[in-house]
Amino acid sequence: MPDTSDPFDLTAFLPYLLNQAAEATSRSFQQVYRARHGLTRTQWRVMAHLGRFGAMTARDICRLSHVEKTKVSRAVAALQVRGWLRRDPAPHDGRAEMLSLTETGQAVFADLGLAAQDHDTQLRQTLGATQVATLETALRALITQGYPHDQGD
Amino acid sequence: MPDTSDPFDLTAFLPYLLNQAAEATSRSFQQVYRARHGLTRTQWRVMAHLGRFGAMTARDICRLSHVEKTKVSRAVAALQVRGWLRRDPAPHDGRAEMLSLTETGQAVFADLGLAAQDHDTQLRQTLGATQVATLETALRALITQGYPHDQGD
DNA sequence: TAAGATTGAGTACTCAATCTTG
DNA sequence: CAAGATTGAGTACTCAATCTTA
Repeated sequence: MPDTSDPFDLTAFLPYLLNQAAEATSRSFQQVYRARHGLTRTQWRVMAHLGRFGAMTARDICRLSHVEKTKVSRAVAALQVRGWLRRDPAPHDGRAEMLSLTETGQAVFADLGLAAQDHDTQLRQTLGATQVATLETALRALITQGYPHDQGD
Repeated sequence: MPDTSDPFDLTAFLPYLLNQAAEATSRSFQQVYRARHGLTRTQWRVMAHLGRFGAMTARDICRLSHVEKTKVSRAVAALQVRGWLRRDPAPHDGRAEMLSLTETGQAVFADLGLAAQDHDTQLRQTLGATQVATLETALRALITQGYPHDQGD
């Protein structure tokens, strides 16, 4: 009869493995947006959402990205100061503002997008198409499972 | 001919998906080690390594966990103050110290280990055995690929 | 009162510099 | 000088409280 009180093995813990893989794959690209453009991860994510989906409010970014609202607020403020992001009054709601990338911001996003695309292509080649497909399915299942509510954090 | 200058889609970026999945699966367990035992993530990881593998030096923990050395140093100091970790001189090397969990620390680790095991079991049930197996293979491949050097960070 | 958003205080992280021993 | 480990300063994050508008 097996010993059911074996010590817990962190290295087989799914959240730990996921975190290690996330860190490992993020590291090299982080250098790009940090060293080349002086962006934090949250700032890069805000730009990526606005660059991909167009103008939206801070709240929309929070819902889409699961990034906490104070992080988004400070990232937006920093990006505006640098002239990479513009705020316009939101129609029908005086509380919110429509956020969008300026032309300069769009150029930065385009540059980072190319680098990210290269990095992603490399990762997918490492795994192969079949493994990538199953990996994506599993990740999206975990993400959906993990965020049953409106607002993360 | 397809437009090759489509805006980059963050939501299909592998590092982003991995990070979202890691966050989603970590969130509920984080409540356990934070709310129930007042631990940070690094402190929990240090305890998990010592609890699973026994006494080792701070450097060993760094290599195994890919956690940066100053984070380990401060986590070790905090755990020692709480009486959950003991330092003993390392044989053959006056610079290093052998770290290990005290009896109290082992009890905390046992409690957290059970909770972590439960959480992991739930996640694996959500995905199913087949998907878990392919997921683990892919994650380990990415982790190995991403840490070709001795020391992360 | 609730929702969108921001601010302030405390915590944790990051990077370079430092200390001690090999 | 290398390596194990710690410290200090600056940055980013976290949580509660606040401000404004719906």
